[in-house]
Amino acid sequence: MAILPENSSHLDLTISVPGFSSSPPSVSDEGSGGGREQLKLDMNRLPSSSEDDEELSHGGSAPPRKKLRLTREQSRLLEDSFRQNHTLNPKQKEALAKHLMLRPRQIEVWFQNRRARSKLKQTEMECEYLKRWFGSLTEQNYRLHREVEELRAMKVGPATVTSASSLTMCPRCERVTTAASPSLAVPSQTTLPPQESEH
DNA sequence: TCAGTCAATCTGTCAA
DNA sequence: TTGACAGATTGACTGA
Repeated sequence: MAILPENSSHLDLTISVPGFSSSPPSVSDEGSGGGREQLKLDMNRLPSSSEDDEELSHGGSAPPRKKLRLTREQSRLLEDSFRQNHTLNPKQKEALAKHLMLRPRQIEVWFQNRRARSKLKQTEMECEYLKRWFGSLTEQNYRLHREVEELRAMKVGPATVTSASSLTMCPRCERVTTAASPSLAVPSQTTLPPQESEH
């Protein structure tokens, strides 16, 4: 019984949900970002010279970590380029960094987190989807059990239906039928959620 | 061996 | 004060 889609061995269901995946609503950008005025910290400046290995120049002890806040424009451009490609080659990274006045490492980290977080979101949505699917299958199972009970009851009554064991399920539409009365077919509208349904 | 990626986690910032 | 979000770090893994 193919409950899961064929390529579900690693849950890569690729559910196409409007507004997600390629252009997620990016909670921060428009959402909470609306009103959150991005202040340009010094971290946003392109590091002067011997940068990447962090600010080792602050004397002995580690300096307090100042957090970079991307400007709206920076976020927008990063989102745009993420939409085009979820990974960057070194040249693209370098170019983007230069364009946005950020370090390549920061671009790299942004993409890394972006990938991770969209994957997380997708997983959450798949989870919801499977929960709903489970619910509808449970419901369908219940209905089929009741149908079997009814047919068994009919068996002890008038001798029209020969046996409940003569019930068959149509392999294509997965409806329960009897040889005697195909009209007993079970409506199976809840077999699959709309996206995956082939009926 | 090295560079790139990922998962897990830490941590600073902000809004409620 | 707290929870959510997002930038950053770390260590493991993998392919060239």
